[in-house]
Amino acid sequence: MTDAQNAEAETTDLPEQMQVRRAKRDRIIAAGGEAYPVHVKRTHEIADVKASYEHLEAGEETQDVVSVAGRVVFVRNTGKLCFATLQDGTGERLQVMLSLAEVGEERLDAFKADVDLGDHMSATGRVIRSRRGEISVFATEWALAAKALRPLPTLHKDLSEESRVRQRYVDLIARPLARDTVRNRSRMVQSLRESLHSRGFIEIETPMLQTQAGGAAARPFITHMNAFDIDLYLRIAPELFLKKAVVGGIEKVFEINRNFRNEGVDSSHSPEFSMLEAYEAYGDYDTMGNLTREIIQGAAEDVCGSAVVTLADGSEYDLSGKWEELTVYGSLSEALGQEITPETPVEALDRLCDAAEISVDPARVNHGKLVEELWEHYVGDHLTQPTFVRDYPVETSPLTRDHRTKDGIVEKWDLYVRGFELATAYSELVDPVIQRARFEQQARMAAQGDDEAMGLDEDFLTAMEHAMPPAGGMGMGIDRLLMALTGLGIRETITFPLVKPE
RNA sequence: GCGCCUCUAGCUCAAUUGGCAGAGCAGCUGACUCUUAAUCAGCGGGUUCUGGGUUCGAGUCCCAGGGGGCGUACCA
Repeated sequence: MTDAQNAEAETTDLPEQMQVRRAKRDRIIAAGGEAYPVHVKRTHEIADVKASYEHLEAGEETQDVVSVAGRVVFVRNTGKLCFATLQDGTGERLQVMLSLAEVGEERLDAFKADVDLGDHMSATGRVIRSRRGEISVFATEWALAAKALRPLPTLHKDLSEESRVRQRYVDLIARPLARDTVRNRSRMVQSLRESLHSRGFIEIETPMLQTQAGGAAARPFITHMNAFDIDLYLRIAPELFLKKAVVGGIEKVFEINRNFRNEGVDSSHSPEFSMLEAYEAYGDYDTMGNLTREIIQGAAEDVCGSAVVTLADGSEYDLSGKWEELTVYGSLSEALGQEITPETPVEALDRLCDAAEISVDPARVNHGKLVEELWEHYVGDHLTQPTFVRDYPVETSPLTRDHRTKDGIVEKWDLYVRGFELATAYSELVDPVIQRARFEQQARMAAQGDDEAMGLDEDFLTAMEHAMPPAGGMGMGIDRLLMALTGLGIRETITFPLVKPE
């Protein structure tokens, strides 16, 4: 078969509407026209035209000629006068009017024959406001900019959840909130970067492919490198490399980039997610707390115009001012009506877990794990206002410095916003001898079956042995910050989330 | 991973007890020089997710598999 015959055989299986559009494309090209020209006239953005001519009265006409371009989202054909609504990438829409008198019979007939909903087109003509009050370009000429071979979905109904993520480009065409989310995310990330740069932080990029996945407790994705014939891990956190940068004298450093964790997927977890990590030499977890609050409030101002944000369900959430602070042991003791301290034996904690019907993986039972489970059950699950939760047990925080005055706990806080963990920070552990001991403790936990225990990283320890200055470090989920600012689920905040192949 | 719900035209959804597979938008043909999801007349369009089974007869009931959603567990 020839290529043309192959193409013919393929197209006969297509839905009617796609066959019709392919035929139009072929006909346009066969007649010497262009279905996908390299260039069409565009002198003005749609939003500019609408803003500049807002003052026109209904029926008022100007002699100002503009060329606009966009996707055709509505067509109304009333015979010798046709109306098309063009939409550009911002979602702004502008009406184009094509009359027999202005464009001529040949071009008007061509418009009716060739242009479908979903096509891109350009129109040139005078700016007027129609008798019915719509700012319009009264076309003297028009050109197809790109022929759509598939129909647009019904724009007046919501797309199904599945189509939204599988074909996000259609979602972006059809749904204003989808467009806003992409723009809000960009604005938010820009705000974070500007806030950090203005405070003297510099942004670096550390390896995504690592010989050992470290810096967090999570199962990694594994891949293979052919050149060295070794397995590599997609990073679960940039922490260890950023600390090496601090050792090297990059005193205020941050990275905004992707992490990969081979774990569950739900409305607040994605296998790849974006993370901000920032480290400040001569800082501690208190300085990081102030920094974190300031950059979050700055992002809220820049994205939402206020530190009191309005969520997708219409409710308001207040991120302004100072935030609540509580300690893990203090708040848990209060909730239980019983003093819990780092000295509370595992057996007692175990009984409390049983009483609360909390089941803990037996491979991971230790004081710290049980305290955290109890804390989440009795305190964490009930937090709604922005809250810094401070001073965690040492077992679950192997990279964190011991508390300066309290035994058995470390200088770490987690920031809870709307009940989920948004950020975490440490006074960083910088003593290489203690760090080695912590890694060895993790190794013992791994040997007992804890598959999330951290591995011992000699390369990192070597760096620490060159002396890392005292430092504060912070990590924050970028997707989660957008969730906090908008009330959306994580798959709505990620433009192209991973979807199972069909 | 487990539990519940769901999958029908390009899109969004109907279909009574198991009895001819439908609507709106979109598409095609025609009419219409101020329409706003234009209107009017007419016409097309289906592997009912896939594979088995029960039945005279399956979109509907049963079994297996796949996609999606929600809840739950681990994790940020």
